[in-house]
Amino acid sequence: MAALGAEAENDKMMAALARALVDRPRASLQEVAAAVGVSKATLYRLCRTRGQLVERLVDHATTRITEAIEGAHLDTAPPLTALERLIANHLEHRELATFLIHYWRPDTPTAAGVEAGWDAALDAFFLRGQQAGVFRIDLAAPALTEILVALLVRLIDAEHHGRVARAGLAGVIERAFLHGAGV
Amino acid sequence: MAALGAEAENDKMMAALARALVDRPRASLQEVAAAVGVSKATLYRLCRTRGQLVERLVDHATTRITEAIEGAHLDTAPPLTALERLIANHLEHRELATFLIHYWRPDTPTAAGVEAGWDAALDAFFLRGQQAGVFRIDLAAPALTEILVALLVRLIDAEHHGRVARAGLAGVIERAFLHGAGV
DNA sequence: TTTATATGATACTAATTAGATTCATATGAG
DNA sequence: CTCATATGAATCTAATTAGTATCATATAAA
Repeated sequence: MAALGAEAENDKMMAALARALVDRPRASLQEVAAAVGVSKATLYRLCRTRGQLVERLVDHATTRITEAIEGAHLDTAPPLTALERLIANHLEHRELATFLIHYWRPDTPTAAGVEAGWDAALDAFFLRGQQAGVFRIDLAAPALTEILVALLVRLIDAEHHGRVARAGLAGVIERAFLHGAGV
Repeated sequence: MAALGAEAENDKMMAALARALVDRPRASLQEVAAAVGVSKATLYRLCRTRGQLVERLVDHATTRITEAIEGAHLDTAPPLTALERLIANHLEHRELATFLIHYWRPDTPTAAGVEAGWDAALDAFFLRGQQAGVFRIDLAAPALTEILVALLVRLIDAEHHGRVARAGLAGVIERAFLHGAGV
């Protein structure tokens, strides 16, 4: 019927689970299963415990977001092109990106290393853009990261709740990030 | 000793509870109590059930945020002045603002009415600012609200985790909102 | 058709948590 | 000091939830 590849199907399930756990963090596993349209038993077969479920989602999201960052070529592409790709790539994995914001804990050395890698890539990118005269210099690079993440996460949520249209979402984020709301 | 007024002390407790419930939504009541430095029994005396606790926090946050919006004089003050006050007033109640973002459910007629009031006030404000030539017109008023909320919530969180300095937070938010990150 | 695989429904036990109570102690007002 | 009030510690039960297993059924491939 659906004829999705097994991997694509798994990605869909992961995205649905990520969304369910973000939307209602206190939902029971029974409710989580229902939210993604599957029985509690099937969810159990996928992951035996809630901890394993979260861990698996974090792992999955980590690799996807890492790919999203790498695919933006932050270190080589023209800054505005890289920014555009960065936004688009994250929107493509919006559920996972949002999930990471809520469940990420850099408590293991591995996780801390991954986070350091992301931060370094983004810091270097914004610094490069500042030196190229594309980004303003009176906001530190980490602050620029926070601003971009803020817009991504909140506007994804707004789209999810019907407060902004899905079409044009990337454009709104890009314009808001680059030019703000002032004239 | 501390000599805080009873109301100020209550506000501190409310803020701490709000933060605890946002930081770890799945914490048990025992853990929540510990996080705010009180025993489970005392928390129980304050609110007998988790539902009542959330309800009370939502109520408290609702009145404070309503005051914050009213105190900004969105309908009369010069737009940039009103914006500045709006940001400052929300930062003053950052824990409650963040709490509302996570726990707000406009499921009762009363709540829906409150939300409609907020939306109307902000929409009218941004519209007025657009007509006054202060805000850009190629982003709809609701999108401007989302952008401002995005920056508030995320940068409050960033400050809480030490990623941006508390001093100057309001300025970063205001600049990011008005002018964005581009030159 | 036959068979392997996946899923749902259901039931059950153990663990956790919520909700409620009691008692001891501390602290501050009179 | 004495009393009222607030808090903490500990305990208990009822409810919820997690984790596990079993069986029936559906689906798709051989």
